[in-house]
Amino acid sequence: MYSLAEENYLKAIYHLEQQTKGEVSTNAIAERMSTKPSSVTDMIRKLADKKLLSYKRYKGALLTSDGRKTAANVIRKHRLWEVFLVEKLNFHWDEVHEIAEQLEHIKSEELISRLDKFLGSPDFDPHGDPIPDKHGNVKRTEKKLLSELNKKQRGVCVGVKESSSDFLQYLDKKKITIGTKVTVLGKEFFDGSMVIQVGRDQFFISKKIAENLYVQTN
Amino acid sequence: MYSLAEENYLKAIYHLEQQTKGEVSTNAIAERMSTKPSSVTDMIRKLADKKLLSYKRYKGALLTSDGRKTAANVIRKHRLWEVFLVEKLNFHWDEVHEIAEQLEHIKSEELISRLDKFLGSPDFDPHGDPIPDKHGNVKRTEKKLLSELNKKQRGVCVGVKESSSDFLQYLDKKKITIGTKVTVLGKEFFDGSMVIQVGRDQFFISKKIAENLYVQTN
DNA sequence: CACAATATTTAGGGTTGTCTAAAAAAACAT
DNA sequence: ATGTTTTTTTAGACAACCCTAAATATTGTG
Repeated sequence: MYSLAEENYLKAIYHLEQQTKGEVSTNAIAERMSTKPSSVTDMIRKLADKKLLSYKRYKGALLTSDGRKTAANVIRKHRLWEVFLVEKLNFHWDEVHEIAEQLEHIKSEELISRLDKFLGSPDFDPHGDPIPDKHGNVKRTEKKLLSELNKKQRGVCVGVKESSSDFLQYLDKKKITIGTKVTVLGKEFFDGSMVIQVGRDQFFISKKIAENLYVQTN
Repeated sequence: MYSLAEENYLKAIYHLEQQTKGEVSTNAIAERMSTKPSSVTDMIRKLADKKLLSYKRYKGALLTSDGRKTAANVIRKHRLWEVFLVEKLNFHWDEVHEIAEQLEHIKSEELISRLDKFLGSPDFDPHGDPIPDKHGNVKRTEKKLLSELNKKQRGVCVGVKESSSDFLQYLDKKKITIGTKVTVLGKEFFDGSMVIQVGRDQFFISKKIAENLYVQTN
């Protein structure tokens, strides 16, 4: 059982590893966590003692498979709670992060297993990011912007890029939500506008809309 | 915003005040919290500084109305989460306490307001205890054991006293859950057994059953 | 390669919340 | 009412986690 601080460090390092592909620097961690490098040194040393990451002085940190699994589990919890907040409690996609930051630290395997089932075992959170499975494995299929699709391609809406109130209300009106299937019927190269099919409806969308909607294309 | 430890102390003192009707002793708090009296002295001093309780050396603690309200709010959150765990995630009534102890500290007014609505603004938790409203007021109508009711009396099931797996399964089978209306059709004084009506069904229950089911009789 | 700039670690300290052991106050009993 | 028992507080210390300032290692540049 790891402390709140430990879990947050693991999560931060996990995310940083995906960007930097290699050791994560003390400074990078400090910046991401809004803390000081000296605090980071203390903590990564502690996490190294616990075999959650490997660390050599001045060389940065690299998660062990234990550490990676633990981090992925915290992220799994975070994203499942985000789905809960949006789908069940009708929060907007951009209001849930802070609350999920707290909920992700609740300790109970059983709780998460039941929550997952209750939510229908979703694969993506409301921002379109994949939810790791209980073993810490992530479906690493890239999410794309709807604007990257071409005529006749099909995608499942997995999240939004921007999440202004206006945009979310627009999506509501058009009945586009997570899991909605979208087909591109036409694409105008001049202005990037599209005609898409959503359920039985067909309608026109501007480039701006298409550039702010993430889809998954298997 | 209060710390986890502070909230737990307030909660414990709130509960103890209801039993002792008056100042709560250092030792009583220590025992309830499985901690040492010296730690309690430290903390109640701190809470007194924050005007959450009044404290005079060697005289014990008494919550201020601020402190009482804060405590009631933590208890509100605890009980709402318990309802969620039982009603939505299908936990048994006796499995939820520990998880709710964690969830009760999540900070977000909006979350609780939405959770409350999602659950249908319940008045009681799965153990039959009343859920304080958002102002910290508690419906102080006593819950009774079903066995205390007499012929023709009616009650709403609000919780269980014992919560063994066998008993919960029995209740399941008889379709008795929180909110179920129960009418006493007959009561045998010799052995305390009863005939009750639940929905359209009428059936016999033993004294043992009747003594483990809490009801609310407005 | 040497020196400046940058990154990282070390040293020493602060806060929160806990503990043990000892001192002080209150309650109890004869 | 006086001595004993119990309760409560004080004193001093510790662990987790964070900080600042100073020292040290690494990197980049001419």
